[in-house]
Amino acid sequence: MSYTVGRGSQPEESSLDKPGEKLALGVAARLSRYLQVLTQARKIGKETISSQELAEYTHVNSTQIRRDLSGFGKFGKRGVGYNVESLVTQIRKILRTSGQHNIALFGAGHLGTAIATSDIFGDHGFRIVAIFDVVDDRVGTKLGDQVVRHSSELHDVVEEEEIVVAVLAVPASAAQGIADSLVDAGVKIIFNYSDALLNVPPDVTVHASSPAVDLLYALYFYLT
Amino acid sequence: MSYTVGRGSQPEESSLDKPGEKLALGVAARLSRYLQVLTQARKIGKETISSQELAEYTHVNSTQIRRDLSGFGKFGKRGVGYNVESLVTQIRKILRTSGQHNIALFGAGHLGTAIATSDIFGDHGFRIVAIFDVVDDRVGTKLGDQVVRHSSELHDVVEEEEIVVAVLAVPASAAQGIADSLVDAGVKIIFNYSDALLNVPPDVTVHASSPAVDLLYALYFYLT
DNA sequence: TAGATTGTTAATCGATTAACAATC
DNA sequence: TAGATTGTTAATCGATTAACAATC
Repeated sequence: MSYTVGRGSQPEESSLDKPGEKLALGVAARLSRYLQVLTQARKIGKETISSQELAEYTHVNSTQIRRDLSGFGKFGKRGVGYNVESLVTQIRKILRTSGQHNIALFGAGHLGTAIATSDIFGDHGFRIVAIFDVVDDRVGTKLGDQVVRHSSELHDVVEEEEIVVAVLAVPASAAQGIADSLVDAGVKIIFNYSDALLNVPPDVTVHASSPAVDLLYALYFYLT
Repeated sequence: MSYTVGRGSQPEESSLDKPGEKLALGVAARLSRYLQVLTQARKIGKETISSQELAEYTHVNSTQIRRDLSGFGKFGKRGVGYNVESLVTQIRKILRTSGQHNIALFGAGHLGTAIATSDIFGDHGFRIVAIFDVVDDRVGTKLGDQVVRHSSELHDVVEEEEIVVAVLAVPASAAQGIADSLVDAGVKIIFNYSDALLNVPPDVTVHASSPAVDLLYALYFYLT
């Protein structure tokens, strides 16, 4: 697994060498998108991928993709495309998310179980290091490789495991209470799967996923 | 439930009257986003919302929000904000998704169960009219208000119920096969929760959801 | 009235796209 | 070599933002 690219020439042209620079919102979003497809492509053993193929899967224009990538280095081979494995490594480096990140999961119901037993998070370097629930029947049972703990342990575990990200797979009624505890314990990113509107301090980011809304968007372009 | 807005003046200023016009990708995406927050706000009984509040929840600039909305009419009240209920109605009209839409769900495992028993889709006018699985033990059991059917019934049901959208909550190994059947039956939008890369004809849209990738994106802005 | 928030303008910045030479 | 695809330019379009008058 090599971290070097190209022929080592003109290092001053690569933004990878300027760790102070922050990516524009759009670039970061698209790079994440590429990473998603590249990870899937790697799983099925694809070795190279062209900007055209990436465009089909990500719905991002192929010129835009080449432009985004060439800003950080010459990752592709003309006439061939991009090496999937090395592009994954490069984008992770650009997004500074090459390492492992510890996350906590809340809720061991159907959604929580689905999340814990899939490798959607694991594939991207996220490790679920704690699962919480308040229902007594669920506490103590095993989910994936973790034993479900009671929410009362939350504060200690977050500190011990240095957890920055929490995923909420709980009913809307329980969401705000848990969010408050999480903020209190020092969690900075909350991924909210409930349909509750969460109130958090400005230094905490809430990311709300809404499949139905994505669907409305897709449907609009089908209908017009 | 009234569909009229304002005082009925200057109808030529409203793009709602130009059904031939197609929204820009960005506008449609943001309107969907607003709809998500508005729907949540409505659930907790919020009657009005300001562009500033919407901005906090959607991470879209408040000026941008006012600009997006004012392009379609004068929906707000100065000094007060926007009426939540009527803004939901307006945006649905703009996105042409005011009605009910029938969708089919594939997979009655943990994820499928979570989807079928939540109201994430119902809240946005999507009605799950059929649930399929291949596992015999699951076929015939009830999930939400539907009985799980065997995938072999797929073709007939899609035609009968006029289904345009299918949600895939199945293992990656099964995804492509089901996608092929869906395309064959005439489904035009596939919402893919598996981590398989799906190959479909150009007139079919695949929407791949990836929470982990969204998380990488959020993490980048936390780390920098 | 006073305070708040919309609707709108103007100026800047980033995204998008077509086109094509470079080169694998 | 011939075909394919990258890296890059240039031109256009849409997004972003600050500022502020209009007005609820």
